[in-house]
Amino acid sequence: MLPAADQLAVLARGCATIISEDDLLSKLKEGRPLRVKLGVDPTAPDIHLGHTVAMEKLRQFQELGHTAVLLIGDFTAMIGDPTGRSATRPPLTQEEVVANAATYTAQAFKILDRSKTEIVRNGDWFRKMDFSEVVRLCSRVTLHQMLQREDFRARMEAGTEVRLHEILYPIMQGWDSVEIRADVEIGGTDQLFNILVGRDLQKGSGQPQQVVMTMPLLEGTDGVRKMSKSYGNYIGVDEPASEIFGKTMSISDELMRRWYLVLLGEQPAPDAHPMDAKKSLAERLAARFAGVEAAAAARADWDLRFSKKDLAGAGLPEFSPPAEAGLLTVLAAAYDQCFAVKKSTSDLRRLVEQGSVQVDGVKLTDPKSVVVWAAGAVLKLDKKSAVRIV
RNA sequence: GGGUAGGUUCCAGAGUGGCCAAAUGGGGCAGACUGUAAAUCUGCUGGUUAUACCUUCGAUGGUUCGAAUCCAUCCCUACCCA
Repeated sequence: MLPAADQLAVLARGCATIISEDDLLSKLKEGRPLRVKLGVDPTAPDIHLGHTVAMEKLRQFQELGHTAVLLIGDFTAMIGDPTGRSATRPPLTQEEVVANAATYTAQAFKILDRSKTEIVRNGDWFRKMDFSEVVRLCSRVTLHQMLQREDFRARMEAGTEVRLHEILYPIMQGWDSVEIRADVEIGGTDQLFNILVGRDLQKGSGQPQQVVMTMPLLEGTDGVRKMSKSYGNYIGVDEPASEIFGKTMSISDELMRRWYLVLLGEQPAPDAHPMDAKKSLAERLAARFAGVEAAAAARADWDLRFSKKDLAGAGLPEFSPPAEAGLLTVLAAAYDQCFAVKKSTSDLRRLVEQGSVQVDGVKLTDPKSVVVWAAGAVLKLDKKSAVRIV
């Protein structure tokens, strides 16, 4: 193992807060593999770029010889971390949680070293707790403590509802740390409160307290809100290289600088054109999750399609339009077959009327027309989607 | 348990009997401009066999030629009191 001070230098990089560096240093000096906890809620089937920030940190720990404990919040997922906006989200069923957990762990190993990862599920202990144990656990925490949490306080003041089980969430997350005997817990900055509860509960259980490491939250593709499935502003690690590349290209220049910092830990080259810097970021992200070759191909394809405006030369899905069918029917089939998207007739009609639909660069604006399709023609559906007629 | 104010389309939020598929803003989509950036301008934004029809304004039932709007019951939320 590297000397503790050297390890600390690596680990501290990119963190938003560490409570405390001294504690971490002395734990590292013990010379044993530390148990480093990262909790994920399998509320959605996919891991996105936002999740990877903390995971990369966890991987650093692994590379330094420590044990990653990936906590699957299969039990807490049925509550959901209270964020205010998702209070009314329908509770996940057991099956959904199991299915999500499976894809989650598979995707997590795109980043983590499987052989150095311990996977645990908090359902293993929470499902066994009887109510008296729950009461005893709750007695160790005060309501005032819980209400210090920013979003609870904000909701109280705004007069929106706070349901009791939401208050349980931080307590449960904290208890996970006791069960795991975590030395360190990593999380986004929004997890600070929850992780601190873990320290309190560990102290009350006579355990050494975990070190808190929070990572900056990654803004989603909209550049405003944090990346989240429910905001639809995310890039999944399981998406094809072309998607990762394309979505990254559509972010603002300002956000690009943030992503450089948070995802790559560096600044874009100061003399680079913003677009070139963005292409470089997009390619590196695509390479990280979809492979180097696929990333290079995605970039080449993107250059053809958008920089050179050569749709015909780009790799497009092939599509055979049904014979004698009206334009809208053809479009619906193209969306369905090539992009697995169901569009309503009204939607398609709008796209046509607004000039989005083009064949070889010529707009088709009459929804009722019946087009004679030439093989090899390029049918553009919207900004991002086009197919080749065969 | 009592009182008060509420529940409207993706979100916020107008609308208190017909001109309501429902103002306005946000978000989203499309077009122009561009670097699939930002900013800006314009249009669209429930569905359909589409100059009309169907479904939607917490739920159910009712009044009416006609209900998001009126009545009844129920469900839910916030605030105040206990």
